[in-house]
Amino acid sequence: MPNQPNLDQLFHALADPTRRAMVERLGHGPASVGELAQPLAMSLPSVLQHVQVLEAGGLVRTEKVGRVRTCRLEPEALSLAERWIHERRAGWERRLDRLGDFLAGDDDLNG
Amino acid sequence: MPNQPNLDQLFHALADPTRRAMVERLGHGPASVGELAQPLAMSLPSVLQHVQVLEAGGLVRTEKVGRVRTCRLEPEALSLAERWIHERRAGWERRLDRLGDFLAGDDDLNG
DNA sequence: CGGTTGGTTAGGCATGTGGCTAAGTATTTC
DNA sequence: GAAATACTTAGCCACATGCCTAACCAACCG
Repeated sequence: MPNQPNLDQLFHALADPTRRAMVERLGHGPASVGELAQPLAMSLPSVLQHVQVLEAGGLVRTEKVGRVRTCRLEPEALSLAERWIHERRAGWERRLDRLGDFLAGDDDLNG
Repeated sequence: MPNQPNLDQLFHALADPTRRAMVERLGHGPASVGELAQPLAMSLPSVLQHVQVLEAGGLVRTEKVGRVRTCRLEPEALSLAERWIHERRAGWERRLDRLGDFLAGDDDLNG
């Protein structure tokens, strides 16, 4: 267990296009920090910073072997975020359904 | 490519516990700014700021009638976020499936 | 009209974020 | 062991965030 991701850090990690691009990239397979940096027109330290934010959000797990740090996606975090959003949306829709019933004049709801 | 210009603001809006609490609150029905403020132990201007962040992220729509501003949830935004996450997670799982096939020594994949 | 209510604007402050360069560390590789 | 590689750390800077208070509208209420 590397990181118990909290929603603050998780959503914060996703709130940046560079980091979302990294997530997409890692969706196709693990990559080193340097590989992540290549398409990014950004210095290596900045890339590393982003990786660390992703790690703090639990989205990415990294492992250093030799001098190369390999990053891979941690899908549980994505799943957690998805679940949070889905639950809120589901609750909203349930409410709308009841409202719809009410507006339809469904008097049977009383009995 | 699937870089909707407002995913930044959307996820940023969700990356704060106060704002997520507001989203949950609004999931139970519309509320005025003051009503949103009540459980929050925070000054009204700060609350308003959060509301504006939610609005910028498309999560909330507000309407001012008389002197009271009513806020309500905009579920399309939640849906957008959910979709983005789901697509990435689906892609990842597809990859893992293929990897599983490969590791199972399924040579037929070549032919 | 005058006061109260509900929100808004303005401005200030501490901290966080995202970027950089320069210099350091730890592995290969020669 | 020197040089190249792949990060990593440290330090700096500009701007954004999240909070506050004080002052300012704009409805309502009487």
